[in-house]
Amino acid sequence: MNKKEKPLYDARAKIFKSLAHPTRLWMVHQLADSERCVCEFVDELDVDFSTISKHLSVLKQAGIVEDDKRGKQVYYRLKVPCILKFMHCVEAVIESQAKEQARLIK
Amino acid sequence: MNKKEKPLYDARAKIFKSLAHPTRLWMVHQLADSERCVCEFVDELDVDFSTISKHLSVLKQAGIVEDDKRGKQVYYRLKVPCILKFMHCVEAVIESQAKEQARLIK
DNA sequence: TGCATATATGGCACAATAACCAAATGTTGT
DNA sequence: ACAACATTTGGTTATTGTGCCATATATGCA
Repeated sequence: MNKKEKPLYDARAKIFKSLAHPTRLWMVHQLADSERCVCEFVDELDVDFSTISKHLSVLKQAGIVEDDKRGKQVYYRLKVPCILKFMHCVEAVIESQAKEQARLIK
Repeated sequence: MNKKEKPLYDARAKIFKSLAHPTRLWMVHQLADSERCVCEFVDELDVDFSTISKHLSVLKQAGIVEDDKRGKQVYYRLKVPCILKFMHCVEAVIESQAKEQARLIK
């Protein structure tokens, strides 16, 4: 990796990092259908609301979601829906792994 | 997120985690063309070979790459090429971010 | 067998992340 | 202006990730 490439791979890694947490992935999944306010996540997740806010902030910083405030509430939505397509690939990886595990046990 | 969903999102997150490092992303990129032996990565990256070996191990554990030993050398290759398609989406995110930055500066 | 090469693994120091609590900010309704 | 609510931010601690060094393991060759 040369010096020119480094910032590019750093930027890419930042995006993967932002998705590298089960709670954030779940949030992205929820946002696939429609926008959600923070309060909905607070209801549906069993973690402190400050934690939820920080997770959303990570996704926002990475450019995955965008937000806007309407009244007292802040709504988040997916900014880049192509993320969702990748989930199929992720499933493929998981299945391929599962099969391999099964094969090793036999 | 209910209890049934949790393991699924953990598994997905593991895959994103494995890709959430510039060096590992670069490796995946190199493997897009063809398999590589560890020694090639050692030549091209400016980190200790033990570090490289560990990065590859993370990718292997996640099911992204597979390896086989031929003589003294261990060759790694992409197990799930669909990973590469996602990179386009990642680029889109980065570009959208860049544009936004530009807009904010104006 | 002994030696050089290629890779993996264990251990330690340091950096980054995550979760909670507490406090700050912004908004609506009284 | 004040109280109630929604969200963000700062601080602290626990956990995890990273990188280096030293060491172990495996292979090929003299």
